[in-house]
Amino acid sequence: MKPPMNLKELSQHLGLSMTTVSRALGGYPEVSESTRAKVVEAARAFGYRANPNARRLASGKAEAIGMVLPLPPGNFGDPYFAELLAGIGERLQEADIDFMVTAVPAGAGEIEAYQRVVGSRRVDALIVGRTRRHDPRIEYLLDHDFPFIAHGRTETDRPYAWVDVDNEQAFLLATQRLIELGHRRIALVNDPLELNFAHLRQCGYERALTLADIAIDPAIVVEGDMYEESGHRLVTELLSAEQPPTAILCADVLAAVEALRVIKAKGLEVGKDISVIAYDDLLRGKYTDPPLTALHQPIRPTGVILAEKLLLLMSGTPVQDLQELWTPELIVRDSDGPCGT
Amino acid sequence: MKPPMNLKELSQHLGLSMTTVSRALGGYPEVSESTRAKVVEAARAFGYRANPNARRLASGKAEAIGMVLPLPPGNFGDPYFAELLAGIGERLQEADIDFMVTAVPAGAGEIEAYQRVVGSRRVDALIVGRTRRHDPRIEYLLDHDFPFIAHGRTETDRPYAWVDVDNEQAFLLATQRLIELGHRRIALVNDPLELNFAHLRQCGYERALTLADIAIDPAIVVEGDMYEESGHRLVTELLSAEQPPTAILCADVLAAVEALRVIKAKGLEVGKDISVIAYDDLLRGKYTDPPLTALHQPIRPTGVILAEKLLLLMSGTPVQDLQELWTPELIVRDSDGPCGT
DNA sequence: ATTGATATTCAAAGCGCTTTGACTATATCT
DNA sequence: AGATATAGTCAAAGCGCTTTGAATATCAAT
Repeated sequence: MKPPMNLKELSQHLGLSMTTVSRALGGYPEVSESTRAKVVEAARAFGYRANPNARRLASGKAEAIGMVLPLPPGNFGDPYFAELLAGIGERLQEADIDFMVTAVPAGAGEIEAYQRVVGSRRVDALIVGRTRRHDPRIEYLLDHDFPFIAHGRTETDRPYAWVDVDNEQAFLLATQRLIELGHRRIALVNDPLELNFAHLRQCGYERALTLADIAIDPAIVVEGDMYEESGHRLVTELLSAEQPPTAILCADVLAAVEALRVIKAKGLEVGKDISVIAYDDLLRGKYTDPPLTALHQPIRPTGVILAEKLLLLMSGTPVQDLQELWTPELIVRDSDGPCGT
Repeated sequence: MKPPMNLKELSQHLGLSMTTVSRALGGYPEVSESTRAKVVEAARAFGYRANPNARRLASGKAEAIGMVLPLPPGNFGDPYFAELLAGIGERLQEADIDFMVTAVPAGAGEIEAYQRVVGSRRVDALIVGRTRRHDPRIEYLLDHDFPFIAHGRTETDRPYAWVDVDNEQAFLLATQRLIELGHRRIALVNDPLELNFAHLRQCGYERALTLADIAIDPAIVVEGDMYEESGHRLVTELLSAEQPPTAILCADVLAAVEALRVIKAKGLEVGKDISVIAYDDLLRGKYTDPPLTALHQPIRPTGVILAEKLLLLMSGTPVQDLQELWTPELIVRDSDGPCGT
């Protein structure tokens, strides 16, 4: 493989200095339009592309952003990160910014990975996914003044860029819907509470109950781990209690699917005997039996927005202008209905 | 943010030349052990890390490998790439090699993305996932002598590095199992045949039938698109034919799940009236109702191996020594049984 | 014509590292 | 002892680009 043409050769071909050629290609204003046209045309003809590493060294920019993917043990299954990557990648591609992915086992090593990425100056900014209520990753980045945007909020006083879904509002609405349908014993199968969205969903749930003067029964508010097994177990327990709930709110589809199965296995009818509403990032609920009534917010477009805002951040937009709250949509299908009891 | 310490400063602190310090850190043999110890210790103490872009420019290596992710329209859903990324990232991390991900809409733009990545010298090598029978991406890389490893094989005469599962053998065995259970009308719900693994699965299926002297009926060999909808439609059609199959082999779990649903909706019993066996990369079959008998090969470890072999490739191992065929495991659960007819 | 501003272009100085080729000790051999 | 090898170290030359500061050309205003 012969080395590709470099700037020097290109400028010699053109009879111009490297400075001028570099500037012409970079879109600087101090180059005459006629010169620029010639340069651009020649670059195209020769297939010239600036060596990214030379450019990075000279300009001091990495021209790349990164994301640290925590790897849960067992099967990845959860397509959240895949979807987010897809959206982010799509947008970055257009901006010709590289996207560096670092995979680390979830837990202890995670912060270490952030230190390495930040310390080695391999990327200009980071995207932090699935924020936790108290999030050491975000604290670390804030402490070190490293540019980033978060998908989801976290509890901190310091301002930072984020894009989030209004989980509290979503679960408030879903709970109120169930209350209007006559339900009084509404269970919540939540995700790990350290995840900020899970916490907020619980807040919304509790607020709806309180507003309707329904006592919160801690016995029917349970916390799963986002795997099938825990969903199955928790729903089984809920339904075999002496006073089982008439409706179940699930923070993820995996738990919801298990709920459907457990309910059906008991010979009960979903949407009639027991209602189920789930939070569903990926529209998977469409294919369950019965189709799930669900709160929905597509992730891929969120990835695009995250990347978009991160690019703005890198070009100087203050973080205060890079905070966006979305409201998820409630998609009514067949898994909920009036309370029978 | 103050710029991190550089090589010059570090060597001045040590009273050594940059050459020596660089070599000591790089593990070169022409540095005395005592000097190396001092250098390593000082580097640790000052938290020195070589600027990767300077290193890359000087050495001419990108210290990174890449992967182009094709983005299917609609939901990503399919966690194949997520799992693969996880495995690859895990291994690269240890080798301190960056992992660059490029997301492109599937189809036309894909080759273009390869051209850009290859042409811009941003990575030293690539990983090509989900190979097609005739794969222009691989042809392109071979044509341009660009190092890569493929997950899955393709039809070409030229040698290249790959890691694959023996799909033909897998479906041969699964089909033979069904034949032994007495089935004679065995349907195959395959994935798009342009995907090499789908083609090979069909070969295995057909070989088993031929060996057992069972005629191949093209009417019950169908090709889906890896989405729920097509699986649902195809299985419905198969089962409403005048002479429906007594067993169905599914090339993916999505189709298998739909098969289960359609069979149950018809009032038939899975594993009794109709048997189902699926290929299941992610063990999702464990949670279906009934649990699926499936061919299984975990993807994440495959990612680790791919990365491992790619590292070997980059350090000079010839591609002929970087080809590995695995045999998937048949996990017997409850979705298959003796033929009732 | 002379001056001052403006528009273009360029040479040269890095960016922080790796690597080549030369140099100086020290050890080994005749 | 003198010749020869062997370690260990260093200065300096890039890698291919961006960017600073200076130079030149052009043009309107005196």
